[in-house]
Amino acid sequence: MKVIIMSRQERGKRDRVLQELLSRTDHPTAEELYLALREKGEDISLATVYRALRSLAEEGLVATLPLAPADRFDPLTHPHYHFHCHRCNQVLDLDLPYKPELDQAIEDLGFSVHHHTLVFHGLCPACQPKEELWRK
Amino acid sequence: MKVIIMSRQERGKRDRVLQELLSRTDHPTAEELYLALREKGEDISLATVYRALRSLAEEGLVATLPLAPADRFDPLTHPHYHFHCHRCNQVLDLDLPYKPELDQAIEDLGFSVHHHTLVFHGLCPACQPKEELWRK
DNA sequence: CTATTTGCAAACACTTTGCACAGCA
DNA sequence: TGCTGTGCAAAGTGTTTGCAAATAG
Repeated sequence: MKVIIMSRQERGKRDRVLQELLSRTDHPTAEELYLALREKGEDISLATVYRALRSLAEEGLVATLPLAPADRFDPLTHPHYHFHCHRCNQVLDLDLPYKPELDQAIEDLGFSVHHHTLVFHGLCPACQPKEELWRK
Repeated sequence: MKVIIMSRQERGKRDRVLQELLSRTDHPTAEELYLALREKGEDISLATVYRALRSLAEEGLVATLPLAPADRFDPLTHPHYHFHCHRCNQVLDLDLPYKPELDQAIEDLGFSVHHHTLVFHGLCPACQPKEELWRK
C-alpha cells in the first residue's frame, strides 16, 4: 500500500490548474493550460480545466479576459491594464497604475462602478519591425 | 413589369443591417439585429446579418464590442467609452471624453497604439435600486 | 454573361453539461 | 454510505462557410 502525503496545493485538479496559471505571465486560454498540464504529465481533461477556471474566477482568484476567439486567464487579481497586439495576438500586462479617478467620473454620472477594464490595441515592440517588413 | 427606383440605402441587405444599427443606441447583437429586421418584414437570414456586420466592421463603418456571450455592435465609430451593467446586461455609451494621453503613456513604453477600449463594469442607475431590493 | 449577394444547412470553435463512476469522509 | 470531483461524450451557443440559386451590372 502506497501512501502519499499531499501538500495543500496538490489536492484536486483545480489547484493544479491554478498552480499552472500562476507560473506564467502570458494569459493562456483554457486549452493552452490544458495542453501545458498534459505536457507535464498531468492526467486531466479539458472539461475539468474549464470547470476549474470558472470556479476560480467566481471566487476572484483569477481574472477572465474576454477576448475573441477564446477567453484568456490572468493570475493577477489586482487591477491592471493590458495590451493586445493584433499581430502576434499576445496579451501583455502593462506597467501603468490603475486610475480610480476614472471610476469616480462615472460614479458622478449616477452609476455604481465595480471596476473598469482598459485594453490598448496595436503592435507590441517586437511586432513593429515585422509589420514594416510585411508592408514592403 | 414593375419598376422600382431604389434609393441608395435600399441596395443590398448589408445596407439594411447598417440602417437598422444606425437607428438604435443599444448596441445590439447580431441576432438582435436579425430579429428586429424580421420584425419589420425584412426577408433576411442570420448568416447575411453576420456577413454584413463583419464587412461593415472591416471597413470601419461600425465598431465591434467583443463581449460575452455575444459580440455587440456600435454605429458610433468615433472613439468613446462604455458602461456594462452586470445586472441588466445592457451596454451604454458614456459621455466621457476620449483620453489620447493614455495612448501616449503606452507609446512611451515602446508600443504602437492604435486605440484603446475602456469599459466600466457595475450597476447602471436603473438597476441600483433593484439590486438593493434583491439583497434583502 | 460574369461577378456578387443571398439563404440554407452544415461545419466550426469554444464552452457547458449529463451521467456514470472513482475516491474520499 | 453519501458527497465531491472527474472523464467522456453529447449538447449548447455564437459564428463562419460551402454551395447552389437569385440578383446585379
